[in-house]
Amino acid sequence: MPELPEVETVARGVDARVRGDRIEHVWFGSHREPCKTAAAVQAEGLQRRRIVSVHRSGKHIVMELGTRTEGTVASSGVEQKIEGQWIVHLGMTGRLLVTTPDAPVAKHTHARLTLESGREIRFVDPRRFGRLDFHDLSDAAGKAEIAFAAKGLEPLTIGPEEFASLFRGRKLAIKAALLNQTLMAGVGNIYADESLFRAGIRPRRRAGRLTRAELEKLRRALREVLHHAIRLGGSSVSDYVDAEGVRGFFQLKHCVYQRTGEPCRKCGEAIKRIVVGGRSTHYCPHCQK
DNA sequence: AGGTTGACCTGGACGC
DNA sequence: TGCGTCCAGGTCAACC
Repeated sequence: MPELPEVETVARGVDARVRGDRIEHVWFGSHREPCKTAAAVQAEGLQRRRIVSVHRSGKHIVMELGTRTEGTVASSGVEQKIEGQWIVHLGMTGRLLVTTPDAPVAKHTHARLTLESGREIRFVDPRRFGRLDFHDLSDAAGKAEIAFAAKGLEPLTIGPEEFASLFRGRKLAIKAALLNQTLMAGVGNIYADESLFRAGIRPRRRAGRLTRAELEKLRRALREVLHHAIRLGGSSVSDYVDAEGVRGFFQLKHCVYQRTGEPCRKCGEAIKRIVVGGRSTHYCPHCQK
């Protein structure tokens, strides 16, 4: 599932391949658009824009788009006014790929962006949980929206105080709280389970009942597991691939996620599966208190 | 308002 | 072989 490390990997890969390129032609699939903004409006917004940069915010991929230009590729270092943003959410099975135009078009391809360099950006999403959105930031349009930012805080940079305050007084399970994107943005089912294992905390514990020491252990565990996963290109548990179509390797490092019945890597006890907040949840009954 | 549940969607795994 | 059923989960709407 694309969570923070997978989205980060894709965003970096796309940025490395298309930064400075220009969008020439935009195509959106006709059947049941995965679009927040109408496909026609999005296509119009993207058309002929310079791609200034691509980055991640929470689980969203944000493509910063410059002014419409007809000239040659902008030289690096030139200040570019951001006039729009293309927001891509991969949902569960979404892929954002940079390909050559002759690459076979996969089933469930919902968007194709032809670039000046000849490359193509493609959005493929079999399960259609992904979302595409365009934010118009140009004043000229008279309807400029504020720049996109994920609602929750970033787990990689959040400090001890902020982290603790997110859960204070909350009665829901800590696992469910970690998945709440309005508190922190980017954590999904895999890294919630993995960070709770590394912190030695049971997923059903009430968030507000964790001690300050436990919360700090969890904050560090989460940060470490996310960094580790990014280094390995994310987890390919279903069909996740990066911008080049390459699988990640962090699934080989999972301690609990989808290891129901298998021995715990620390103590050997069988990993249990329960349901918390409607999500399948994996933990070690011996190592997690 | 905080918290919980189910719908959305399709492919793959599994049972008979 | 083939059909039916269940499961995966990010997010949102609806409900308590």
